[in-house]
Amino acid sequence: MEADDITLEGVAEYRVDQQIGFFLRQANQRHVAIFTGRMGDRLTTTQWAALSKLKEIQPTSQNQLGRETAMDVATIKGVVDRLVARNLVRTAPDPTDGRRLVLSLTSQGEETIDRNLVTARAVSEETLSPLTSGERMMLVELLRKIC
Amino acid sequence: MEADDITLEGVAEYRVDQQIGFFLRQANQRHVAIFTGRMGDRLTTTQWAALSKLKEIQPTSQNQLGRETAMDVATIKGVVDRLVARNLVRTAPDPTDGRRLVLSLTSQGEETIDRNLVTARAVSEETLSPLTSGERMMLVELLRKIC
DNA sequence: GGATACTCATTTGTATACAAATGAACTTGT
DNA sequence: ACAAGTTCATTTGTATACAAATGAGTATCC
Repeated sequence: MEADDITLEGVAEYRVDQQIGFFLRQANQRHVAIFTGRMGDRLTTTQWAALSKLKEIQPTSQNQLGRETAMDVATIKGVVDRLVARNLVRTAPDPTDGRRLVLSLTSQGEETIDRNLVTARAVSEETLSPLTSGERMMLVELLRKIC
Repeated sequence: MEADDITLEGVAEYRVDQQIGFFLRQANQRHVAIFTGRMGDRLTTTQWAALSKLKEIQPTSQNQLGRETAMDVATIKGVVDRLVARNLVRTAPDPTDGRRLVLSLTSQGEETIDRNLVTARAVSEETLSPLTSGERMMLVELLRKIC
């Protein structure tokens, strides 16, 4: 009659659903669900990231855009291919560097961003809605540290 | 000469890489990378979640395991199929309920968990290593609130 | 006891995510 | 000038992740 429900002979029990990885995965899942539910134009979170980052730094190469949006070379290629197929992004060979594929937004891509910007902000808002203003800043700060 | 670099005529700029969704995605990516780098036996984070949750609640149905590990029915099926193929999990029809597939760990599955438990704890530790003890508790608490 | 509603597992299709390998193009050092 | 190293884009293969649809089995309720 000495052990409680947390420890057993000094060995802490392991519960997957109490590990940081589980919380990170679930929180991300909830965020993606909010995004998917609100955002129009069949845009995914990664497509949105690629589009809005491209608006910020265009023209740029495919790999560079991948780096800026934390996407693997294979991942960014798939994302860009789909955006090109939907005429939101345009590719052109780099006249200076034969390896590079220069990306830029089409006017349709620009419009898509403009049309969804308010919603994108609302998605961030809803994701953080269970938190106070102070908690939100704290969470972002802590996540930034473990990235 | 009145605007600074944060606001423009009262409209805050939008930067994807400063949104909560981007941080959640990146933090999760880093955690998965730590897990993949350390864990042996070619186990993924989701496979580990399924295995260790199964140890906790076995025997249970496939959909139930999915619910407990926050996996969609199609996702948990794929994960379980791969664990069965590797002889870490066993399936059997439920004699009581013709719809259910009852899952349990094989002895190899049990051994795999035991063998990797220390590493699993080390993965959580390393993920949180940039944070102080107080920050870790705070982060978990904030993530729990937005799940 | 039988229609209705629900649950379970499966399947299909699309979209990340990443490891690993490849060939072409560029850069560097000497 | 040229070999060695690096970067870029692509391809292949595996593994989540989820929407949507389906058929089989079970529960509910009147």
